[in-house]
Amino acid sequence: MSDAEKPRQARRAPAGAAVLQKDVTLAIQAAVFTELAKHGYGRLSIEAVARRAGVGKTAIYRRWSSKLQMVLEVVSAAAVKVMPVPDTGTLSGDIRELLDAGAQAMRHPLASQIVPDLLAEASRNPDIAETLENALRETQQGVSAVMIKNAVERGDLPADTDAELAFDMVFGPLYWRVAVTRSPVSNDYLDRLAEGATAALIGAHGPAAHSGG
Amino acid sequence: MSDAEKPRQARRAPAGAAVLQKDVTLAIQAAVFTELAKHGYGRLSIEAVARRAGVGKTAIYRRWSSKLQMVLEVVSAAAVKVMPVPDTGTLSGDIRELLDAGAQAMRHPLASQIVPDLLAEASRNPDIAETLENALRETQQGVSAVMIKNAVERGDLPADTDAELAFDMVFGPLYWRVAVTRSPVSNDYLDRLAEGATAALIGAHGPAAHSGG
DNA sequence: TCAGGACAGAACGCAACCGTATCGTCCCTA
DNA sequence: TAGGGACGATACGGTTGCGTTCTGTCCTGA
Repeated sequence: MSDAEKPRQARRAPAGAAVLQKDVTLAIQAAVFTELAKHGYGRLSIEAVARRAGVGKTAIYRRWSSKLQMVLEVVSAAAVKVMPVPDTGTLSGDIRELLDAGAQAMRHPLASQIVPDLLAEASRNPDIAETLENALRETQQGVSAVMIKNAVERGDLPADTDAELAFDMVFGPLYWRVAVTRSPVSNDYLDRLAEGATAALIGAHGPAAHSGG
Repeated sequence: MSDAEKPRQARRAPAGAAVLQKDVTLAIQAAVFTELAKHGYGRLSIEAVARRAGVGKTAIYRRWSSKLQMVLEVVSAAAVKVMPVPDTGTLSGDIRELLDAGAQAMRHPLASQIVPDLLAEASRNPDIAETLENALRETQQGVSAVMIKNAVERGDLPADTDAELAFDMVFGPLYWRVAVTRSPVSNDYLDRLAEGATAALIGAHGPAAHSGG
């Protein structure tokens, strides 16, 4: 006997209303994250999301017109968790706090699976690329700029310090370790990384440097 | 008129033999790369590879039993391009050369799309993870270990320098820039990055007093 | 109160792929 | 030189997902 032959009325439980229901939206959002982590954007299917969320496909199409739009909106909404600007009084302290916050974010299994996946997808999809770019800019790039500015005002760094390079040298190794080598990120490692990054920022303006180019 | 309506016999051109033909294999390998770059591993289909390579699906199934095995083998074969150990006589020179080689590799559009995609997939697929891990170890990790050893022997670095951290601090920012922020990687940027990484390695061991005195 | 509309569920036709099988051709090795 | 087998092509049934449409239920705002 197939599913289609079962009595129909018996299986229906809840119902709807004349307004989009928040709990349905929440269930869909959660399902999107889980499915993204489990299968990636490429293999994400509306049907699987609906199945996991326990909703009908219509509930999804009523909210978003496509898989892309759905993912972009759900991801954007989640990305607005603003990162606080560290202010420990020293450059190395600030960097250490920034690294800690970054490591904590990347330790989330959802994030550590979904973010690399979407980044890979971004190379084929300009909309995804733009969304991620904005998320990155809004959350972290400004933070490190402020951090550099504070350090400059304290006299810890020269005024022409390259904030962009600083940003790369703080988050690059961390992301590399989490996403590429998949090695564990211990507090001790973060200590050493912070130390190295601090030295890099200070030392990059050594003897031959200062081209400013 | 669609292709499917053309007379069937007229389109057959080549034929086969009693041995796997190298040019067919090469065509398939190239198609795998192109399809991987275009659609990612998740959306890679055997049929599309066969179509692009201009071969029948049988030619593929005769060589590999599954999409996973096919991709792993093709990618592994391509990853054996060994990176020469830089030996410029100075640590910063070696780092600069390593960065240059890395940047050149990542500038290839195929690589810069396929590698992040497979890395994302690796978080769901242990076989892919292992393959990439091996490729990374064989090509670059040993290189940077030798580089550090040379620097230690020259007296440029203390004997207890953390090679792992060094590795992360050299390639991390580069990969971050290419794969995450998608910013251009100029020679000038590589110069500054090499400078910073060098300072990080030297300065990570003790108070960052260097450069000036 | 009451009607509009969101709801879950089911089914639709269509398309893409899966992995396998079969065909006739023709190359390559023994 | 003989024949085994790789070759491209095609077809197969099965699966999955697409986006749409319909149904009957029942919530909710006006």
